[in-house]
Parts: sequence; structure tokens; C-alpha cells
Amino acid sequence: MAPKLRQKRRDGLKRQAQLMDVAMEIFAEKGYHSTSVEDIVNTAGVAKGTFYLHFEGKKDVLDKIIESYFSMLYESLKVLDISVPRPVEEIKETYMNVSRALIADTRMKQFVRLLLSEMMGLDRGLTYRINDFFNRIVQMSTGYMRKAQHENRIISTIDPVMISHGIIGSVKELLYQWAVIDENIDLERAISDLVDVYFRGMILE
Amino acid sequence: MAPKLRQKRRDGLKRQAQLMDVAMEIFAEKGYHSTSVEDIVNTAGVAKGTFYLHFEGKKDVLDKIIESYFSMLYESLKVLDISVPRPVEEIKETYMNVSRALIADTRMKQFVRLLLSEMMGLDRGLTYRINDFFNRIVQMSTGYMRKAQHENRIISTIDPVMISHGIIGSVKELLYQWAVIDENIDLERAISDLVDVYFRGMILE
Amino acid sequence: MAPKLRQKRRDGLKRQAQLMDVAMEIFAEKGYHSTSVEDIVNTAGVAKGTFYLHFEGKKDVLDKIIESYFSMLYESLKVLDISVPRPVEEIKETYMNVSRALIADTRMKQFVRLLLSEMMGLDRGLTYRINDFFNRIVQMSTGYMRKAQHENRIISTIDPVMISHGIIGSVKELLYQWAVIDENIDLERAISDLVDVYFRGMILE
Amino acid sequence: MAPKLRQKRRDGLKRQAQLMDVAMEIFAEKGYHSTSVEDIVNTAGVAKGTFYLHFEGKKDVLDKIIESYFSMLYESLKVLDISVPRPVEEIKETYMNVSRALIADTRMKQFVRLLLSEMMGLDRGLTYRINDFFNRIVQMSTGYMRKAQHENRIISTIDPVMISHGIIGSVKELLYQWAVIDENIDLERAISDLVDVYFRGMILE
DNA sequence: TATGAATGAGAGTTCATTCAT
DNA sequence: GATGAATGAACTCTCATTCAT
Repeated sequence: MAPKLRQKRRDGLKRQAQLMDVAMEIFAEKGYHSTSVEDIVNTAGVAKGTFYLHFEGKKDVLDKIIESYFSMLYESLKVLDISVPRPVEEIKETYMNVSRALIADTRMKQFVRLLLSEMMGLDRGLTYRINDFFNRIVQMSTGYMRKAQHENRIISTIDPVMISHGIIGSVKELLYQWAVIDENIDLERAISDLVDVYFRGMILE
Repeated sequence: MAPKLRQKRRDGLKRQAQLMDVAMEIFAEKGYHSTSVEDIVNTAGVAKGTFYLHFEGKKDVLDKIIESYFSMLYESLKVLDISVPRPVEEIKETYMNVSRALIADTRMKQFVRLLLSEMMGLDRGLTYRINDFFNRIVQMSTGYMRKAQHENRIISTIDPVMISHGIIGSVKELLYQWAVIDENIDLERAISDLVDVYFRGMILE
Repeated sequence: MAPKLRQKRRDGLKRQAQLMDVAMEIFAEKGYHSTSVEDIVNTAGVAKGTFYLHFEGKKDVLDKIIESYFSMLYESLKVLDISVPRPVEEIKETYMNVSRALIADTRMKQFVRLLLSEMMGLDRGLTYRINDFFNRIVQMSTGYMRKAQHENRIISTIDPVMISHGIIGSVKELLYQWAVIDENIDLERAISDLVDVYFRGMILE
Repeated sequence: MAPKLRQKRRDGLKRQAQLMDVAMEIFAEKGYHSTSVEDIVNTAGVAKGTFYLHFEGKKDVLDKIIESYFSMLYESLKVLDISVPRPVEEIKETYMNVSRALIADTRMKQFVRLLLSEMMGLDRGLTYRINDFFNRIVQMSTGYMRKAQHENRIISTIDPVMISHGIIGSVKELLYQWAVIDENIDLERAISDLVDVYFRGMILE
């Protein structure tokens, strides 16, 4: 039935991508647990079986969504990863880069909403993956700070790891405010200001 | 089980308090959705019916847990709430106070774990309540900063609301690291250092 | 709803036994795979959940049915198991004993129907359990025959193992005819005659 | 795949024959119900649609397998069917003939495995067809025995029908042991010995 | 208060079958 | 003939909640 519809859909997004988009939309709106596979397929206008043709199960869509978006975000990290000697203030770029990547793609807002208000605690493996991503940033940030401490350019009494977690936490919170509470926030400026305050607070003289 | 231990609690609420403790323990360990009412009653050593004698349902026990812990946390906010004119650096106390309240009670670590890795996104009403608590701190912090900006004591270009959210985010993140990842973190010192950096970064001269 | 019915049922069989009886009836009639859990609970007049209160799943009912009936049948084997020196003709008792146990309990006919026309090949573990039962008889029978061969009382050229399997097969077939095709067969006499023929054919002189 | 190998089969039936072979292989290994059409087409290396081009459904491929193998087996029965007056001992040939037919074709072992451990109880119609085959042998055997009883050459107290079923059962059991448990059994000798014992047990003088 | 067997709506998943290409 | 994405009925299983005792 409705062969025309079927045909039309094939022209646009492929099924799997379409279902991932639809799923993320509903996950972000109702939450992962409150979303049933039926919700997804009804919204997508396909049969239940079609869902299981493309995903191993409900958990698998979420995994594939995360894989897809995280691979984009990891891209935005690579830029700084290879760089070696940089002035301390440029750590800021690490944070700004990720933030810009998030703002650039409109679908990212939904992903951030999902990431920051749903995913933590959903599943042990998932939590590890998310924490891994942020830990990678923490490690980069920590490395830079340690070096700067040795060169006597920032305060030596602070623990770079803790401060890095603090910055990450700040950025997460601003992202949450932007993605969930008020989309009119000038996110880039807010993050820029915030990181500036951090560095002003750390730099010696 | 262990009825003697619980005997000390406010009379009439023994069972309810016991069940709330048990529930929080399991929620914090396995997550709200993965915890069944059966898990709770089995661990508590009571029958299913008994649970529904004290709570309206699974959601209700979580609500009551939150109510109970949030009322304690709101207490720790009141101290500053009534304070009138203070030097800018003392905003720090707002954050330190809440943090100390969390560290003081050992059961708080479980609550923090639950709060920061499970509750967001569980339920609209719940999310509002949690955000309300943090917003209250943000408002207090923002108020102080605005005043300090008028008195030309901190940078005027930054948005106090955003920076306040940033500080809250930092504190949340450190709490998460402490409650979920590594309980050996010297939380109080980390938060103190972090807030110091923030203020060094904001203060003029 | 229907609290009276619920009450009445509790007086008679216990739920688990009732469900096992109902399940065996339907399995024997429609076959295990063609029987849905819904069929069972509808016939038993209980809710789906009740089924899963007593069994781990569809497979588990079958396992419990088998366990229950096999433990009865193993009882009927024990009689001969401890006996040591016996005249060769009395091996017959091994077969007659099991047969009588099957005929005695009216519910056994359904079990035999299930056993001989459904269970083989349902599941590796199940098949092993069934074969184990028959192998036990084969072993007993084989032991007696070997002894009789040494004493030169039965033909020495035949393989006791194969002949024992043969007798088992004969008995199975007669049971199948009785349980599935024609319940009016005089099973005891048929088995008696059959075993007689076997022994007349084996005995020297 | 391996299209060259299949090329030799009767033209026009290549695909169908290939699919039947593959299906029987998997049925015999995993059981009919645990085998999905997908298993079959994956192993055969064709698309799902192709399967339905050659068979009406999953059940149909089993029907066609049975039809194919039973027609071969019925061939092996015809030999004796037309025979007229024979000495009683030669009934043995009826059994030996079928057995030899089974051993001769290597694919028959799979069919026997399927037949004796899977098919009974799969489906009413199927069960009838299988029983019909064995009943035909029983009828032949019974006819011979009745005649022999009249001629006072075998014991008159036994029921030829029951004894015939017994012999069939014995043969089935040995076939099962050979096809499923231990392929090294000298099946022909075992069946020969077994039928000999039967007749020694029945013959007068 | 306390119990726990019973409930049943609802969720996730499978798979034989179809049909436009 | 051949394909394989799509279908959807059917099934197993879960679990928050109720209520007679």
C-alpha cells in the first residue's frame, strides 16, 4: 500500500538516516525511555519491521546516533591535537572549536539536548563513551596548562585537571542553557567570555 | 531488615524513610529506569503492597527523595539569602556553602550521583525542580555580580547570568567527578580553587 | 475482576500445576511451536503476567513438565536398578515396569504423546535428557544380556546394545500407537508379547 | 554459489533442487522451526524473492523435500509388493530393502535425521504422510504373518499388527542411532540381526 | 499495617511473505 | 527469473499497580 510514498521517500534521505533523524527528534523531546519504537516508526511513516531492518534494536539507534555525531565532534578536536607549542591563551581554541562545531549544524542542538539531559546514566557503556570524549578535551587542556605552569606563565597552585574539568563543566552548562532553555543565547560569545575569565584568572601578571 | 538501625528515625516514618534510603541506593547504582519496584522491596525486605502503602508509585518515591534532599540544600542557601551588602569575593561562599552541605552528609554522595547522572530528562516536572534550585543560585550570584559591576569592581563586559551559569556548571562537573568517578578528589579545595580563578579573572585591578 | 473464580481456583490445583496441565494438554494437541503463551493463559483463565509469575518462559513450562514426569518414570526404573542376579527373562520386567507406570497415570498418555511426537528435536538439551532416559534402560538391558551371553544362555553373535535399542524402539512405537493413534490398544499385553518374542529369539535351546 | 556443481541437475529444476538440498541440510542441523527462510537463502546465495519463486512458503519446501525422498522410498517397497507366495523368513527383505535404500544415498542420512527427530508433530498432514509410509510396511508385514499363522509356521497367540509395529519401531530406533548419534554403526548388520531375533522368536519349531 | 498472587497494558522483537524494480 | 527493502501480524516478556486476605 501507498507505493508512491515509498518511492518518494527513497529519493530523499536513506531510510537509516531518516530513522535516525526522527528518533533523535523524539528522544530529544520525550526522552529515550519514554519513546517507543512504535513512536519512531509512526512518525517516520514506516512499518515496525523496517526499523529492525536498519537497527538491531532501540538501543542501537541511539548508539548509531551517538557514533555519527561524535565522529563529527572528534573531527573538531583533531585540529589542535597535533599542534605542539602554543601560547597558553590558545587553549581557548580547543573549547571554541567544539562549540562552533555544535552551533554550525542545526541538528546538533537536538543532539546536545539529548546528550546533556538524557544520555548520562542511560547505560554504562554510553556513559563511558561520553565521558571519554570530554576526558580527551580535559587531557589536552591539562597538558597545555602543565606546560604553562612549568614556564611560570600561569598560577602554579591550581590543579590543571580540576580546572580543566571546571571549564568543561562551564561549557556544558552553557550548551545546556542554549540547547534546552533558551536558544537565543549568543553561545559563542558566552563561551568566549567564560574562557577569557578563566585565563585572566590563571595567568600570572 | 536491620530494623534496629532504622528505629532512630522520626516515628511513623520509619518504613518510608527506610524505603527511600534503599530506593536511592539502588537508583544511584542501577539508574531509575533499570530499577524495578521489586528490586526495592526485595532489598528492603518488605512486600510489594507495603511499598504502595507508603508511596503512590515508583515516581513518587523519587519525588519524595528529591523533596527531602532539596529541602536540606535550600537550607544551606538561606544563610546568604538574607545577607545584605557584601564584598564581591564572598559570592564564593554561596558556592562553598552548598558544596559543604553536599560533602557533609554521606548519603548526599548518592543523591548527587542520582541528581547529576540520572535525573535530568527523566521527567519534565523533575527537570524544572532541579533547574529551579540551580537557578536560585544563579540569581543570587548574578545579583551580586551586577552590583559589583555597577561599583566598577568587576569587568563590565561580561554577562553575569552566563558567567554564573558557567560557575554552576563548573561546580556540577567537579561534584560529578567526585560522586561518580573518583571519590578521593579533595572536592572542597578544588571548588575553592576554581571559584578563586573565576574571581581573579573577573576582578578589575 | 471475577474474584470468585480466583478464589475457587486456589482451592483446587495450585496455579503452577494447573498451568502445567493446561500447557501439556495444548502442547499435545497443537504442538509446542504452534502453542502460544496466550493460548495457555486463555485456556487456564489467567492473565499473561500470571504465567510469567510461575515460569521463566514458554520453554520453562515444557522443562518443568518433563522434569515432573521424568522423575516419576525414573522411580519406576529404580526397582530393577539395584537388583543384581536375575534370570534373563526378567529383563522383561524393566520394560513392563516403565510401561505400567505410563499406563497407570491418565495424564501420562498426553505426556507420551508429547514425548514421542513433539519433543525430539525441539531443543538440544531436551533431546539429551530424553535420550538419557532411554539410554539408562538400554544400559541396564545391555548389562543383563552381556551377563547372559557369558553364561551361554543367549545367542552370542548379537550385539546387546543394538538389540536393546531395538527393544526400546519397539516399545516406543507401541506407546506411540497407543497414545496417538488408538487408545484402545491393550498396551500391556502387546508389550509383553513383544518382549517374549524378543527373548524367545535370543535364548539358546 | 557453486553454480557449476548444480548445473548437472535436471534442467529447469536447478534452483529448486539446490534450495531443497540447502534447506534439508539446515533443517537437519538446526531444526525446521529454528531455521528461517533467511538462513536458507543466505546459505544458498540467492535473494529472498527467489525462494518464493520456487516454493509457496517455508512449509512448502519441507513438503517438497518429503515428497521427493518418500517417492524414492516407496520405490524400494514396490519390489516386495508384487511378490506373491514367499517363505516367512523373507519378510525380512521388506525391512532390509528400505534400510538399504536409506544407507545407499548419502543425502538420506540427513533426511532420516529430519524424519525421525523433527517431523513428527510438525503438522497434522505431514504426520499422516509419514505414518502412511510406515503403515504400508506394517500392512505388508502383517499380511505375511497372518498367512504364516494360518499355515502354522509362526506363533498364533501374537498379534501380527502389534509385532509389525514393534519391528518398525526397532528399525526406526536403529536408524535414529545411526543418523543422529553414531554414524559408525554397522546399520545393515544391526537390522539384520534384529530381524533375525524377531523371527527366531516367532517361528514354531 | 502488611502481604504477595494476580493483573494486563504495553514494549521490543521476529520473520514469513510481498511486490516494485 | 531475480532482487531485497518493506511489511505487519504475531509473539514473548516486563513490570507498575491492585486488592482480597
